[in-house]
Amino acid sequence: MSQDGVDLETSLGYLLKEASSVLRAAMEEVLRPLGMSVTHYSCLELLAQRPGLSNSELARGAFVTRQSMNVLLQALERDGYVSRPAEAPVGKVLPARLTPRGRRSLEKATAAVRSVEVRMLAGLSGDEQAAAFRVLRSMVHSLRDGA
Amino acid sequence: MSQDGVDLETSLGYLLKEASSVLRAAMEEVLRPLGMSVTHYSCLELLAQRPGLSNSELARGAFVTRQSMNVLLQALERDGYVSRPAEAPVGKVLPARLTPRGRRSLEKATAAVRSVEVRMLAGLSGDEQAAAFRVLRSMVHSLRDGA
DNA sequence: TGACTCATGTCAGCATTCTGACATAGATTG
DNA sequence: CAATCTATGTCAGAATGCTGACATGAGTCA
Repeated sequence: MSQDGVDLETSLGYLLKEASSVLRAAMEEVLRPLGMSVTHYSCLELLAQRPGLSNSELARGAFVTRQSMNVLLQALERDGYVSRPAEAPVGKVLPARLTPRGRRSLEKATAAVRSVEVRMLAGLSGDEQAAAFRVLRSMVHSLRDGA
Repeated sequence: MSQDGVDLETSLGYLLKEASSVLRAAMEEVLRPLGMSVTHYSCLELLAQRPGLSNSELARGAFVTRQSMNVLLQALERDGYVSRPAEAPVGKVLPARLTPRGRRSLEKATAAVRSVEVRMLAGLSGDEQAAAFRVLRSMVHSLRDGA
């Protein structure tokens, strides 16, 4: 079972993918009744915490391309969850903001997502969470600028 | 910045998504020159470690639907990386196996992916990795059967 | 045995995301 | 000042994955 090669069962990368997959599924499950996808929710949450973010910044924050985020933003704008000025105040960057409707929609979603996080962290001590936090941050850092 | 709600900067769920995203990008980068996607590689690696896996089992192991894996498997079979019997030995389950060509193709990919894992784990002690492993496994477990 | 449930392989259609490309605005650099 | 580089918003086409659906084989149970 564990020959020379990397064994999937003990690979941190594989487990990382599994955890991310299970988390995504759990979030989709609680967001679906609200008619919201994970990327959809991420966009609203980002705008709530940092109003005025541009399309490209939102894309980076939600880990999708700016083209994908643009499609989503146009839909959110059309449905009245988000507003953007008709012309860019400076350069080409269009700062986006939540409308009251967007804020209301986000409230329910946040409660749903929070319940998932609580369930996910059940049975874990603060020390364990902090340790995992450090390790994940180290991984991200090493993979990003390490060539 | 950190009001009542969950702050993305300190959310373990968000960091998990980020780490997974960065890992996936790093893997895609080293696999692209080999003409291989991450799911493609996952399928081959699973078959190397557990020959005879069925389409549905491979799908679960690679975290995609069995429909998606079926499309991939048919392409791999057509191109001679994988072989499946024409008829099911028992039931409808078709056990898949790597061909010599598939094994050769996997060797290069494994080396590339291993280099990514090494880079990802650089600067982390064995204790830290073990701690992260435990936490991730706990998360997966809590999210899976917790309703 | 017969009805029921569950898992599998597979086809078709749809949704989401990505890659490629273009024009443009700001920053940088010689 | 002019050229170059970088980042942005956006459009179009392609790839990838998903949901829905169907028939079929195996196990369960009364």
